[in-house]
Amino acid sequence: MNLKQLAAHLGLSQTTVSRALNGYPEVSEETRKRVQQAADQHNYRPNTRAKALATGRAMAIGHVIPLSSRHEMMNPIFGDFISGAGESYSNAGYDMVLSLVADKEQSSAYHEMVAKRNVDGIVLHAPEMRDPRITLLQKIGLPFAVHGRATEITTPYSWLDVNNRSAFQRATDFLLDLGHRRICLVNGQENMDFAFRRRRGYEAALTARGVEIDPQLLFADEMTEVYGYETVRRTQRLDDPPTAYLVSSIIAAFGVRRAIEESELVMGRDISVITHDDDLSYLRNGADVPVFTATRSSVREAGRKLAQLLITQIETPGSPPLTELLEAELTVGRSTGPAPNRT
Amino acid sequence: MNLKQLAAHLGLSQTTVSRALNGYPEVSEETRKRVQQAADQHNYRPNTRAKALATGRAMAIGHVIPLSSRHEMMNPIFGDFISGAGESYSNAGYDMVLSLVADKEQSSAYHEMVAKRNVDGIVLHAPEMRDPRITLLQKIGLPFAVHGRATEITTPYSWLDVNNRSAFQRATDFLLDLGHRRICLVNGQENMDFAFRRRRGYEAALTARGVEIDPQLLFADEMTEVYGYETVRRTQRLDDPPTAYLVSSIIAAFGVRRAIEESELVMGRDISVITHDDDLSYLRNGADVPVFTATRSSVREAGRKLAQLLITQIETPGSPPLTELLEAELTVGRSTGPAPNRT
DNA sequence: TTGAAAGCGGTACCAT
DNA sequence: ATGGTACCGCTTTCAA
Repeated sequence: MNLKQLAAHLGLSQTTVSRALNGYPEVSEETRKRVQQAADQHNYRPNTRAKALATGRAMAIGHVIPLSSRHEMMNPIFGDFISGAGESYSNAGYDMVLSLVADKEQSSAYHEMVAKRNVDGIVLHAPEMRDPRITLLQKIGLPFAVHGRATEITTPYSWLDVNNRSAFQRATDFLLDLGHRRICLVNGQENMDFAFRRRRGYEAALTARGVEIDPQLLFADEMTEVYGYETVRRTQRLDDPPTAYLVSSIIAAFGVRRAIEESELVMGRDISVITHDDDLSYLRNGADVPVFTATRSSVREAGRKLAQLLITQIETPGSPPLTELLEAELTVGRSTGPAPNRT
Repeated sequence: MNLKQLAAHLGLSQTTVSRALNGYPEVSEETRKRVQQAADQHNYRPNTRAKALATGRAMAIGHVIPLSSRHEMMNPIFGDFISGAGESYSNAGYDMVLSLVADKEQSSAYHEMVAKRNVDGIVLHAPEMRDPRITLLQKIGLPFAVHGRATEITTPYSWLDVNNRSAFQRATDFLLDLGHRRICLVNGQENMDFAFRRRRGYEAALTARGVEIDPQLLFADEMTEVYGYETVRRTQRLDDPPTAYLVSSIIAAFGVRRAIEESELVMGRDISVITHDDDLSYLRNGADVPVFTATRSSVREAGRKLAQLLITQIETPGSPPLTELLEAELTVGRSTGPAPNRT
């Protein structure tokens, strides 16, 4: 059932029916009621494509996910974030279109999105410190919002981020409180913005206590198990090996932990491992790793907020960019009771 | 730049330009070349919405994800599956639109999709044994493919599934080989099709060895940590408590494992835990739980295949439904070297 | 081989 | 308050 048929059925013009359905004031209440009823009855929904073509609004928002091994965006956090965003979208009547794109095709993917005009805005994930995608989108003029920030980009844009610096500062503080002085930072690649910020937090904590920063204990790489594993093997051979590891991703933390358990090198040494990830709290009680983490629900919340932020921006043209900084929750060690049932 | 402008620029009609770009045979090679060049130069991309409206094809496929606590679809596997599907889509020129929908709104969501005509087909996740969504889509006539199967629905439809029955049969066999006779099945809700099949595999293994099936050792519920935790507490109080747990989800397995470690009840008893999940292999070396699992790459592969299957079906109307059954990989225990670097 | 024109299903301006 | 109609950008039939 389309508008024309519905209008014919009612003996009205398309114009009137359209107006009635879209809440225009110049329609008599009686007519509106009649139209609404008929529409409900026939389960009428305007054809999205036609509407989009006529209005110039696609009523859809794109998420472009880099499909490379480097970012590992498709990790557990992703599901929760997306599901939060999805909530905002469906409330506001937007569709969410997902593009999984290989790294090299990133920029062409954006151009394509803009040229094909099938989204009204874009959410950008896992920004680098000077992310070319941001500059690109600014030039293109397509509304966008970033999950994270790009330190080296100074022109304003909308973003939402967790406070990675403070999170890692607190984590480091925690280890210092335990008496550790040789703390190894197993970080992600530091062109990723979050990784850079995390290192700054780590350094700030050490500096505040007058502990020297040892470059031999600083690592930055793609976060895999092997990376974590090898880093432990290597650092434990140092003359003055670390007694604690602060790991930037739970995946790498698994490698770290396994190396510690296996290694004859660390026999008898008391080593702490602490890790952070945007969300892996459901592992908190299963993996023997103290996890410093945002809870699942707060990741959802982040998705919800970021999406809302973008929608606001799309719908109020000319509005200034919006930003929001969330504090990460800190949870250390294993809980004692059963984990709360997440509903 | 749109078609009209491009045509004007070339001094040709829209018709000719359109034909040249879409590979119609009746265009002179010379013209085609000229057009193609101009198009490239101006970075022309046809407006998706206009094209969709004109052709009746949306060039998009919908994934409807139930947003309830019950299914927990948004789990780690999801990312890999989606990313595999995304690959197929982008190769075939389709967009992927994600709908996160509350349980109660499921059926209206489907109706809406069909009425709004913004997708050419749908992928259905986490089917129940007699899933009403399948019947609904069949009635509506929108092409779809199911990730999983619905045992009680006999009319043919397209699906792709892992062989849950054989997977659990093999897992149970493994435990029987270890000498266990009291094996507790910590299953998911058995209206979910996969859970039902898993139980059948478990039962088949026991029966084959003449081990009696004890209803006291059969559990089916939403897979949370608490559920796993409580199940252990409860079963360890039995006169003849289980010596092994076969757990249908790694999340529940965490609860199981923790209960075992904490409980004074099980002190000194040697208990095996084995778990299955569509994919959590990256935990394999981190969580002390032997994991029976499909690897991440095979989950991606499943996504890729299912998407391809749906595309084929959409593009060859009248074709019979396609199906595919994948065997799960079995990996038990912890690996000895560092985990292979996943690239 | 090329072009004119009629849709696709809506919206929105201009009349009445 | 209601209707006629041009238009959004593309495909496709029909004619030349």
